[in-house]
Amino acid sequence: MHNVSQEDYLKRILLLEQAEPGQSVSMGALAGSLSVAPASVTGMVKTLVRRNWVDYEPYVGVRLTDEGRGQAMRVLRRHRLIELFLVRTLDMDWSLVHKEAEAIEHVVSDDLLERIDAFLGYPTVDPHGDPIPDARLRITSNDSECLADCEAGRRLCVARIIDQDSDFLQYIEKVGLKPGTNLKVVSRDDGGQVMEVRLQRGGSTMLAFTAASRVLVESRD
Amino acid sequence: MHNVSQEDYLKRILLLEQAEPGQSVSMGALAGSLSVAPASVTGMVKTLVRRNWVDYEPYVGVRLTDEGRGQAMRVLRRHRLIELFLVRTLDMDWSLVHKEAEAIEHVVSDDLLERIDAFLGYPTVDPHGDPIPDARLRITSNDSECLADCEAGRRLCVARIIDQDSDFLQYIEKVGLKPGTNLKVVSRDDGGQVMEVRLQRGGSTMLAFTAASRVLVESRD
DNA sequence: TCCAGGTTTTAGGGATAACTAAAAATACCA
DNA sequence: TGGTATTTTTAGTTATCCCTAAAACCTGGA
Ligand SMILES: [Mn+2]
Ligand SMILES: [Mn+2]
Ligand SMILES: [Mn+2]
Ligand SMILES: [Mn+2]
Repeated sequence: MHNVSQEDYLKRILLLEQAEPGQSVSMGALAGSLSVAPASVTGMVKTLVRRNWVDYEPYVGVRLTDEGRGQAMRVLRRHRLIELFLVRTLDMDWSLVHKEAEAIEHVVSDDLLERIDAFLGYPTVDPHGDPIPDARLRITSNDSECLADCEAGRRLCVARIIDQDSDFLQYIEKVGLKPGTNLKVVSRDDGGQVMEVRLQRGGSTMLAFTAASRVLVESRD
Repeated sequence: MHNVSQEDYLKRILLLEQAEPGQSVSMGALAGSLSVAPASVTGMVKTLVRRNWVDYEPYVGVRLTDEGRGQAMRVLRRHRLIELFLVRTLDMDWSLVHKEAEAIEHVVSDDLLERIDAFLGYPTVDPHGDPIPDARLRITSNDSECLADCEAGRRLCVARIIDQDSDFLQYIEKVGLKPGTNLKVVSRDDGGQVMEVRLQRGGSTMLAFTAASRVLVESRD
């Protein structure tokens, strides 16, 4: 298979750019995020520059070009549609589909992808609440905020989990915080870095800020 | 992606062995079948020997070892289950799924594959009538024969199309000879190398022996 | 302003898998 | 049996993508 690494780099750069909007992505961040040596990143980035997919300033970092962003969005769309397809048709666990999609995303044809999109009814979010770019690569933005930043008393709905780690996703499921769940912030202990949330459907949990910071919510008031 | 070429070679060797049982597979046949230069085959075969997946006699050819046959059967199982899955769930055209499966077969996990198998109800044949090895890599053999060899008057059922070429499959569909079709051989012209077949559901066609030789049938008497 | 520590690049190398061209082996035919 | 034609192997190259080690660069603190 040829383009696999290049597509993974583009997608990763896109996600890192989205995490720190306006900043260029450092080689170190890219290397860490891809579990690859920094020297490997320097090499691959030169390839991406040749393809006009990134702008690169030595010792500073990379930024996607418009063309590169398009490529990256296309990979992201494939990834997320595949994740949702696997959950919907085969009832795969939402904590496992990321790894599966990471490989399949590079080999599905455009025709197959459009069929998956139609089959799923042109969905806008994947099983983790991550937005799915539509066929024109546009994302419908929602105004979600970080659960860790929410005051006590707020009534919220889980919109998205920003972490693909299988163990973390299983933990989130165990405490009942999958996207779509309604909850209320009972209290927060900024000193102890924990908050208590009560689920609408019953039960409550103590949640570390480190965990809550990876849960995005929408206001329900 | 690493193993992709190796898996394709193993699968190809298996299919060529099945086409000429008992013979070893020549390097030229492999090269032609994989659309690769003969020198490339020599190189890859050495890799497969190192992995103990084939026995190789220089200037003669290769044979799968038991371990290599297992690997090859595993790839074949993935390929055919994926083909059927794409046809069943997404209504993809049977003439296009081969190409799609050729890429996906290398990246699906064991877990995903077993889910597909269960979802499909543990099928024994793919959309082209090709047998699907079960989870223990066993194939249920059927006693089909070549349509081109059938005498006039025989009442038959199409079992399998032995050709993955998209155009040929579309031709077969156009003349109504997809697997499962009941037909009768009206006449055969061995001089002109054509035969006439009448479909049970109506219509009849003149079929060249070259085409009929790629259609396997079962007796319906 | 200088330096140490962290980051990034360069240099050199390995694995996989393809190619072409040329040499070697084998097969076939007269 | 000789000699040509076909097949296969070898030799040398290319391209991708990764690595380690060492050099170069940048930055923050003294
Ligand atoms: Mn990937
Ligand atoms: Mn996701
Ligand atoms: Mn394949
Ligand atoms: Mn098939």
